Amino acid sequence: MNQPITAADKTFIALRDDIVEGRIEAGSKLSETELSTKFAVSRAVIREAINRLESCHIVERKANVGARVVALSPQGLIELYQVRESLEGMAARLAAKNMTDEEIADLGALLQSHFDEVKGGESYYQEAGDVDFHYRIILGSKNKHLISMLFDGIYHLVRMYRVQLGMAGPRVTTAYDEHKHIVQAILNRDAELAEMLMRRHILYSKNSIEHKLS
Amino acid sequence: MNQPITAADKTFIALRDDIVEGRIEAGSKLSETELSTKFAVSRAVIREAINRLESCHIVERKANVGARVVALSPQGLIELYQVRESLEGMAARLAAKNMTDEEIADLGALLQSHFDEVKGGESYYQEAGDVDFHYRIILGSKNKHLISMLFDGIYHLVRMYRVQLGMAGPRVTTAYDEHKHIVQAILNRDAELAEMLMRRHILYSKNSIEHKLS
DNA sequence: ACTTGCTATATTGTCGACAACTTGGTGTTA
DNA sequence: TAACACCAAGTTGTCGACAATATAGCAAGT
Repeated sequence: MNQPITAADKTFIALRDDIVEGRIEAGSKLSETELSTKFAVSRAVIREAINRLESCHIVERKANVGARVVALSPQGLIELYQVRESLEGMAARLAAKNMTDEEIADLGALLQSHFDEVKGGESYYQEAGDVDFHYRIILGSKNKHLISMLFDGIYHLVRMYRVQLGMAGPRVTTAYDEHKHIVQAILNRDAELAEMLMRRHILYSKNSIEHKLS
Repeated sequence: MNQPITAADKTFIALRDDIVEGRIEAGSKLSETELSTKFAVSRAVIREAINRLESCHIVERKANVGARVVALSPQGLIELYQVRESLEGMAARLAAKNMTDEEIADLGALLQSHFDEVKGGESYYQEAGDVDFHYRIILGSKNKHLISMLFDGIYHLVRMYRVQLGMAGPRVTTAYDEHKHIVQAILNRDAELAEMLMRRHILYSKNSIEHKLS
């Protein structure tokens, strides 16, 4: 869904953003009638939006009872990162095999632009930049399931945790070097190493976050 | 969803089975009106069922056009097994950490019952048994996302490929030994090894299937 | 006071009808 | 003949109303 077409598309995205950004608080109940007046659409549209949120694991539904926004917990965040480690590790492995030379060159250029920012004295490492880096590698895997699971499912949840637990994006200091090594491995078409480095990268990330939480 | 409650639940499962078993052929279009008469429910119910099928990646939907059953391709099967390798590898790793001693003992007992069958002269290795083995390890990971992705999403697709490309279940000869080694690694709480063995197990599986296809 | 059963209310699930959109076909024009 | 605009039929998207189900509160009995 590149462009939202139907009312259900737009409502889904609006609702998802409201939840991820915390405007609708975690754990709260989603009333269909209430939302349908708020968004000025019929309940059918709201129901479809909620169904899609459920398949993203952003809400949980019980038959004849209703839908609740998922509750955030340290355990939940850990589980999320375990899945990321697994999936993005595989993505890096496949990217090393499947990315075109041009795509790899572009990735290198992106990294260079990050370096220019980091070099500029302050350790300014945009979350957007980090996300973009991971995006490209995941896309580079050329595996539909991998891409869909991460983009449609996991990433919004990760963002929800980031926003609501108030993390200031990923670690600044060492992440750049880790990215650099990953790109190098992909450039060398060393799938094995690329996977290992990506897994470590995400593991470090997880540890850093766990540390902040405690 | 342990028990189907609503009409949408039942229709979803019925439709999914029809597709997985090939009674509705891969690549064909799903007409909402047609299905609603066939299943004797309203279009709203059909739409919800189709939406759920879409989140399982069993059908693809385009706005204002409709839904089609996914097309099967060798490439698609490979991509599926790449994801399985990644996710189930992680599941085995986590299972080695998180399964209780009792659960591991049960798993060992299951394996023993398989051995008894194999020993009985013929190399009879039920698909159901294999699936059960993998199920337990995935459940043993205690990771909600892993469990949901595999059970609700990947496994039905794998089954769809198995049924429609006419594979007689998993390989018979070596799979038992591989299972045995995996259980041993879990028993030793060797997470690293458990993951590696599971990944290899699935990789072999993939190679075997690729071989049959060519 | 505590439990049990009922009722009232509110919410979700399902339905049929209408609106909006896609698509294939037809006729017109260069 | 090819290209284009338009129309018609059928499909999907959206809506409001009704049916089925859960939940909270109250009443009655022990």
